Amino acid sequence: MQGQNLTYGIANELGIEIVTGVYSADNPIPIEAQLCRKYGASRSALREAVKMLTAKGLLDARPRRGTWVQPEEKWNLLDPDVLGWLLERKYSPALLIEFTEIRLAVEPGAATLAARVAGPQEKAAIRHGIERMQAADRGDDDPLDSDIAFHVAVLRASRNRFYAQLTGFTATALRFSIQTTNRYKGVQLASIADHKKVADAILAGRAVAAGEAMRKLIQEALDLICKREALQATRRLAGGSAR
Amino acid sequence: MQGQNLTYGIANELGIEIVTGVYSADNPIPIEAQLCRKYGASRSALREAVKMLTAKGLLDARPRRGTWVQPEEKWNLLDPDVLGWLLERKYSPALLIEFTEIRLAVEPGAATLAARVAGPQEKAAIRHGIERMQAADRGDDDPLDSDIAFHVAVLRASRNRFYAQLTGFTATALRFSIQTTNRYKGVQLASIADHKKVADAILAGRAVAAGEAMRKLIQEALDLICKREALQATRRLAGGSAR
DNA sequence: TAAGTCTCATTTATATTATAAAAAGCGCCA
DNA sequence: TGGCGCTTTTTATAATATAAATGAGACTTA
Repeated sequence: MQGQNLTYGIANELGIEIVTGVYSADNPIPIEAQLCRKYGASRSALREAVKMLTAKGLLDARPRRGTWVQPEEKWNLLDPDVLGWLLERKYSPALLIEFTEIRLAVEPGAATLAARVAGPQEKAAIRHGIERMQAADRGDDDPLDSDIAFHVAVLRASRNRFYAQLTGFTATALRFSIQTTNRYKGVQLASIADHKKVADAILAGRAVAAGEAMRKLIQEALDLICKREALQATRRLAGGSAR
Repeated sequence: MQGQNLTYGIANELGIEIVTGVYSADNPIPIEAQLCRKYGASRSALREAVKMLTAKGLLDARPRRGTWVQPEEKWNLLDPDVLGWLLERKYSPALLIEFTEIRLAVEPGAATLAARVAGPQEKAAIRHGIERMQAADRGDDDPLDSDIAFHVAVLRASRNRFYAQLTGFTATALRFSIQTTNRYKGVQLASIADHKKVADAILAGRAVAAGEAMRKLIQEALDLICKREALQATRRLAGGSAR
């Protein structure tokens, strides 16, 4: 949902404003006419943007009652656009922990399946992901992109459409997660070894081992985040500089 | 996305046609003017419907090139609307297996978390789900609804927004799953006992046990589906009446 | 002949205006 | 006081005009 044209641009801006909490019960969405003025757009373009956000669970429009932001539990958080908007402007350690928690369940499941059903092409993609991570370690590839490529390859290799669907979600989450936790400083080597254990298990068809290796990998990431947060809390208490 | 008004009705119809494979590379979506005629709608209403489907990953429209169905891997399968459309018209054992597979990873994860963090209200909802299942067994409640209520309560009790987001998905999937596998014929009692084990573990705060109990529960459902499918395959081979 | 450029036609994108439908709020009346 | 019906506001739909994008084919030129 890039700003390739006016409608998409409005959807983007409005989407960000909504998920960052600009509108609520006491500060509702302006009526169509005002929104048109605000974005300098016609009703057609604006209404189409609003309909896109409605489809993603962010808005609800009814005649005479106006257009309202839906309660947060109706937002389609698994939609990469929605998740992206949320992450782009609103840093939240809680959110980071929450999606690492769900990755802790999902990715081992995908790895287990992948070990059972992955074909030659899918296995090649996983192997290639590991190679890219190794290349990144030598400075020949991007560490973030290669990491994401590996996790996406595993999800795809599960040959399950719902896991495959989570690639967009995972890629967005991972990009944000890694950027904010900002690893790649010495942890890299150990991390590659852990990733390689997962890959080896999948390639060898050892389903249980693959799941377990993936679980450990993500559990480590979760522990790291929690430790960091605790640390920052301590610093805040001590009056130190924490973000 | 009910047919509350014209635009939503068009989105529904078109959505079903798309996911059931009416349109493809060799049979592309008609141009706007033709679609308007087909649905007896104005361009405004039609375009708004198309934009909703675009937001859900089903369509992509560009000037001069027309509007095309996106490749299936871009469909937002975790969106309850999209999943519902897929299930409503297109029975698919493969799909049933696939979403039971992902439930096998997700729901134990949610149960584990729930055991750690569920508050009084969330615990009450889980207890109530069990009570409803028991009531259904006596004929005093709906077996399908009570089953769904229990699983939804566990997801919510995880206090994780991404798990909570999957309630819509799970409810849709479960409704379809149970209807087609059509249990509730003697299996019921054993099923309630298994559900109660999950609930007890969560209520007692035994996280690992809760996850494991949930895993067993869903693994049983998965085995049942696979056995059924194998059975039907056998019948088909034997020339018997399948489905 | 071949490669590049230009023009034109087609289709979606946006704008504008008018009318319909829904529903909240108010006032009238019994 | 309570219910009924008008009025007004806001979204829903319609109809039409213009803009922008782009694919295809013609045209130009080396």
